[in-house]
Amino acid sequence: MSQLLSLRDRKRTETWAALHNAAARLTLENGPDRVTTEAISAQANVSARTFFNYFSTKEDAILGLQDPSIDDTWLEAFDVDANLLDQVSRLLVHVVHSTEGGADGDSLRMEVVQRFPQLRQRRFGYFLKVEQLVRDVVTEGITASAKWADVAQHHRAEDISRMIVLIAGAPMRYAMQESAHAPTLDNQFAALSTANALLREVLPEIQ
Amino acid sequence: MSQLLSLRDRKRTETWAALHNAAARLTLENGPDRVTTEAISAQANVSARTFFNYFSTKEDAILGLQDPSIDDTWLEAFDVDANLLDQVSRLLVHVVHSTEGGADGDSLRMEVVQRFPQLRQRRFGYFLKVEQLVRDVVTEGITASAKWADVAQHHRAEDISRMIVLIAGAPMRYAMQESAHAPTLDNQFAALSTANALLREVLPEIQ
DNA sequence: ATGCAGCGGTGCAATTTTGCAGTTGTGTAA
DNA sequence: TTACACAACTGCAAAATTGCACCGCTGCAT
Repeated sequence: MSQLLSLRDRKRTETWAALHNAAARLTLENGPDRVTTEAISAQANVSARTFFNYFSTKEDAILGLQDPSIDDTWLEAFDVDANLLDQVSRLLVHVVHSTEGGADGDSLRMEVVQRFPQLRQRRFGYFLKVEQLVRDVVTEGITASAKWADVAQHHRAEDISRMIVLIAGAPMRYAMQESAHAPTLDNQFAALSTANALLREVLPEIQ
Repeated sequence: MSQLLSLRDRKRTETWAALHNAAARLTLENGPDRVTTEAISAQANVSARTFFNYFSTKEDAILGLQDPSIDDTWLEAFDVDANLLDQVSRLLVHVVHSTEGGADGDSLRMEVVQRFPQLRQRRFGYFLKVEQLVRDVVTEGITASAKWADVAQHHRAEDISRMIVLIAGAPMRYAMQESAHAPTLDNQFAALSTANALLREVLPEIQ
């Protein structure tokens, strides 16, 4: 009942959260430039070296960004041959959610992003990684799909999936730009929802 | 100023204390036989295996017994050629203090020993280890000493030091027996002091 | 009596944490 | 400009923690 995670995994999660919390809290108090990785590590009660076992940059720690990944469940459910726009949309949302947004209720990320715009760039960099990840999935699917064989004769699978992810990802980019001005969770969802609707309306009109 | 111990050493001390506290607390609540090493580990938030990295038996954990050891400082100050009785006495007290008694103020050992006499045996076993340790030091000193060369011609150095440690350790054994009935720290010190005086009075009379 | 489950305890390999030395880039004082 | 401190970050080896399989013993139900 309470044994979903091994002790090892539980502690790893705790340490991650401790570092992210310390980083965000200290940043809110002093600003990102006046916080050292050493101070963050001390707050989280781990060594300075361990800090970099969890985050590759200080900003990642402040924002609580993990390397994006896709659950096997989602990978298996993914099917290039049907509803690609929907599927890629959901996949993007899922990845962002499970890695960046995962345990967001208790995160100070929103406030940090709001108050220190310099960090926003990092968030978009993170989104690039998400897109890359999803692109790889789509590329692989297309390469193996009979349905896409025709198109794949005139364009490389990489380029096809790049375009698809760009289109499917448009609502998220739209939402991220939007929410930069009022970055609460609700705002993000609202913006995303709006952007999705907008995309569906626009698409038929431009072809 | 606050950096006497490395992070590693600080954490090791904390884990040791967490395990000992958990063991003593659970024992006081349920009795030593109704406490499992697993429960203790869970309380201390470490794995069951780690428990045995710190204590070789459950009883050691309950009593907070470390493997006795001698600081280098004391080793260097030790000199077989002068005041052996005094020196061995102090050495014994020091070892017991720095390992068993070390951080005793916050320990529940006394109460545990008081309420569960079954554990007392373990304490004496621990004292045997202390004696062994001190014996080794004395043996080494005697072997290298010119002053002891004469006696060492008729007896093995091991036997000589055994006898010396037995004599010098008498007051501590005396005190441990005494304090079994009213085992508070003050009592232990008082009993030890009395026993020391007694020894000094008896010695001249019997030779 | 005969299994059989529970607990103490050990060996070992995989994972994590730590300390330390070093590289790079950046600001700042002489 | 040069020099120097300081902070981000990496590589690596030693130490600590964990998970797991396993042994031996003991009590207890069948």
